Amino acid sequence: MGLTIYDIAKQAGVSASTVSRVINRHSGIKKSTREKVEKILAESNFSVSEAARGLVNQTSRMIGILVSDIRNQHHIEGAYMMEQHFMKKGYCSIILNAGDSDESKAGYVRILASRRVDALVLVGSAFQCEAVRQAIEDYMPDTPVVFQNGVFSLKNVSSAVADEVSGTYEAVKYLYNQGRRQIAYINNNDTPSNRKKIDGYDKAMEELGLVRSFHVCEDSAEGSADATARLLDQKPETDAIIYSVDILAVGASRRILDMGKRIPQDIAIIGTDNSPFAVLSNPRLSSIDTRLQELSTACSQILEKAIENPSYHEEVEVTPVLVLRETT
Amino acid sequence: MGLTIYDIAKQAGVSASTVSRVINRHSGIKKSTREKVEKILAESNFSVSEAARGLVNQTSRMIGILVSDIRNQHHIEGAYMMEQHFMKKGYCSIILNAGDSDESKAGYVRILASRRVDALVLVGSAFQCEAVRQAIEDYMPDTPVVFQNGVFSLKNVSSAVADEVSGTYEAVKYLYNQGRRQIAYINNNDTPSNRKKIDGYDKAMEELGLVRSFHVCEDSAEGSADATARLLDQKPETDAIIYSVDILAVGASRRILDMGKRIPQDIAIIGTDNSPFAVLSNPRLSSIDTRLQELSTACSQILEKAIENPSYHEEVEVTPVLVLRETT
DNA sequence: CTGAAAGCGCTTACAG
DNA sequence: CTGAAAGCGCTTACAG
Repeated sequence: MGLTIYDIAKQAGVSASTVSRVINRHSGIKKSTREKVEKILAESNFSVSEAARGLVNQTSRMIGILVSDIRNQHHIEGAYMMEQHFMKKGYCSIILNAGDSDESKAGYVRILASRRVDALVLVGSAFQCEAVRQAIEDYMPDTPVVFQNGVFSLKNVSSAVADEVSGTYEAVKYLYNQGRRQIAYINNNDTPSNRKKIDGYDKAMEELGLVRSFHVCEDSAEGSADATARLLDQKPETDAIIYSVDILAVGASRRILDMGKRIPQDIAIIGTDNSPFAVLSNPRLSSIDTRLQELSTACSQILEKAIENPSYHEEVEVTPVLVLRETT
Repeated sequence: MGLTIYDIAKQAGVSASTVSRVINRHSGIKKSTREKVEKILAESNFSVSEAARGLVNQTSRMIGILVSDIRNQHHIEGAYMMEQHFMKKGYCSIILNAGDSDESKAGYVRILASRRVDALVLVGSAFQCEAVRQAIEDYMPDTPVVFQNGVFSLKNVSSAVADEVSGTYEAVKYLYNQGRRQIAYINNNDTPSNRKKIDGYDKAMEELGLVRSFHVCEDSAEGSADATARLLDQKPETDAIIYSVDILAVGASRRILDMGKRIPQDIAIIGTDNSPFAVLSNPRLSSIDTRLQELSTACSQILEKAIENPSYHEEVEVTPVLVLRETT
């Protein structure tokens, strides 16, 4: 439209200050003038410029949410909860796909700094790299940030992380107690979060005196199926496989069935994240639930406190839980 | 930080105008002063306020993307492509979850109007309601908007829609040619897009002289499984079912198998959207591909032209394609 | 209860 | 090649 409060003021025969006051619901305005202004505001479909408002108030009422891949169900659920939570408080969320390279991720921090977001959320351990840390230190040293599933030693960044070491550790132990002895692990990407999962696997295997069987696959259901087929060719004695992500387990379990093996009789399968895929998969997938919901809720709460009180800092850790279905 | 170009100017011993010019890479600045300013800019980690800049330039360089449910894989893929495309052009995307009610959706249009987004994208036919149309007319009469899978008769809104009538119509015909005669349709939500799918079903059934078998289910894999079980109890002769969304088909096919029926021998299954679930499902799901990718690409291109030229208008229609897998 | 003025952080004619 | 000034659309002390 291009209407400003001056246009409204002129029409109403008052000053811009008065218009501003009725828009912001200040008290102490004569009822008659308030109503007159409100009427004109409504009739002309006036909408305040948040940019101008933000400039004087020194707040954008926007929060930035950085996600490494927005199409990842697990990440987008996190972003979703944040968005919903902060929209209720009057914040708009700028959700950005930060890409793969460290430089790209750091670049997005700068972009959000330019937008003067009131707070920043990092979703996913992929952000745990020096470039991002540095970008925050340089460009957002005083902006509250909360890191979902990662940690930075900066006073303005809080975190909520899943104890993935324990998640995988317990999964291995469970399989062991079920009598499995040839327990393999298949990993897709090399991220800090995945490294923690592997640590849990290694720790449990060592404690139990079992031989490690660790493998890497391409990041797709197909890639995982291929890697699994290779593994079962080489080590047909394998009687259990844990996957770093559910979707890998889903792709693989179909291939295992096609190879003529039974699940879970011949081979048990466990995924990670307890995503929608786990329930929809056939057979239904047992999975390590990293408790995303709790993680996201914790992030929202931390952020809210941090926006109020800039020196607020908190580190939360949630313990994953093994959800048993038909593949174990 | 709180650094402004005046701080930089003072340090560099130049005026703010000059600092602004080097930031914006204007030509005609003495090399030595440009370098001096650039050095200070870098050393002090200066970042321009996009809000202030936008205020004078009358452009926010933000685009608004409204999605009814961001967790919906189908919708988020669309939002993702937009975001990626426009980020390359220097736009930030405000992706918002617009909720279910018409009022809520219209409210989000107002929110984005206040943010003065340079363009708006509506993802999903759920936005096709009078409240949203009115909000656009009132609050964004001159902002380019593109409606993915919906149409408004407003001169500033373009659209890219899937011809869902034809998609379902062809699916029914295909089943008929395979010898199926008891073809049912199960629908979740009542959206304009779903109504078009049903129209296609009705049209084909009528043309083929078959009896309509239309059913509604709750919007979940479980709900669909329940509805399917009821249907098969009542009409055990059913030999094919089309679902309005893939995930419904996935939930249902597991239940059908559990009931002791064979897929596709006893009963053929077709989903809609050709989502990741279709490929990961076991058995792999045949699905009506609504060609989201093409739709999103079209939206991006339309929007780009519309941002350049405010009077640009375009309506694109893409024809769905049936992807055959193991359930037919 | 209301208005005039200054200022938020920029950009861009206009001079020189 | 560079600077002073005005202005983008608001809000908020400060007066009255």
